[in-house]
Amino acid sequence: MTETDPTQTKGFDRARQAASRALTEDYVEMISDLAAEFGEARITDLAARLGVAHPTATKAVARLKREGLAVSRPYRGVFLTEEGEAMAESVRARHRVVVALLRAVGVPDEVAELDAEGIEHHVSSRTLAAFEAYLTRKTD
Amino acid sequence: MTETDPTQTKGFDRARQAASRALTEDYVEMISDLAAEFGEARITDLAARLGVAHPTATKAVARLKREGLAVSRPYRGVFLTEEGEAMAESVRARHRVVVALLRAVGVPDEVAELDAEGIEHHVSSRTLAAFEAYLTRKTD
DNA sequence: ATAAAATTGTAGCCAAGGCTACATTCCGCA
DNA sequence: TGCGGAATGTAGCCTTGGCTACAATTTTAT
Repeated sequence: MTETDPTQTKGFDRARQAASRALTEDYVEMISDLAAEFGEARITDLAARLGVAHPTATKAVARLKREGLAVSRPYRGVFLTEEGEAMAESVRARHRVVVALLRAVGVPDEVAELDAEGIEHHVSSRTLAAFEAYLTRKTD
Repeated sequence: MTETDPTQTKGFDRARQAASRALTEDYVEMISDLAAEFGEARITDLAARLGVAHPTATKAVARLKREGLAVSRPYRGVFLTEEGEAMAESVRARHRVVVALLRAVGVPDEVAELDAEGIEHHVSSRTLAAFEAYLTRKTD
């Protein structure tokens, strides 16, 4: 029998949706990083950094363009829109907080950096706020 | 240009692999929970709890059987193998630690429970150990 | 200036996870 | 006992993210 308990399923649904958003966030963040480093994000560099073949990166960028997060012209670099830049900024900020929190509770630096990459996409705004508050307290 | 920096890509690869493992872990954990509650895990219950249609659960269970984590006979419940039970136990233990840590740093209970569902799959053994150590210190 | 190399685009395939629709089996109850 | 509803299985489709192979463009270097 077992009634469909919405409270129970909620968490799993969230986790699945987050998996999709994670890809977008990774690309947006990486495009922003590359733009900062080289002035523009090239498909090849994106693919290399994300560890995928270049057509995979091309497809992903097409999606970002569709969603209004990036723009690009054939055979040229990729650039973020204002909206994309904003997302990149918040993603980067969240990443920093997650890494800082992991370190604060005793996770070794290299491990913190690696695990944060996966964890950050599942940190809700409320949890993020709690992390920031904790770090502030600790710093005082 | 940009050389393929393995250190950079590592984190992303890990994140992607984790996404795949997460599904397995969710199913294994849920089968274990249902077994504890009802003595066996029914496909319908699994599907309902995980928020998917029943054929999706059927497919997933087929995969678990292929991987030696579960066994079942047609039109009967699903049961974990020893290996599956062991995975369920470690997954559950990790879940508890993650929730406890989130609470310990000030994340509200309901939020901690929800976010843990997504976060736990990205917590490496070293980070888990750090969490446990932190919780132990806090408790003293 | 132009050929070679690098980069990007495109086509088409695969696997995974999800779904609906329909077939089959099981089980409780009249 | 046997029938109807619930549970499970199966078929087939969709989407997504990944890949290889090959075509087109741009860059670089002679």
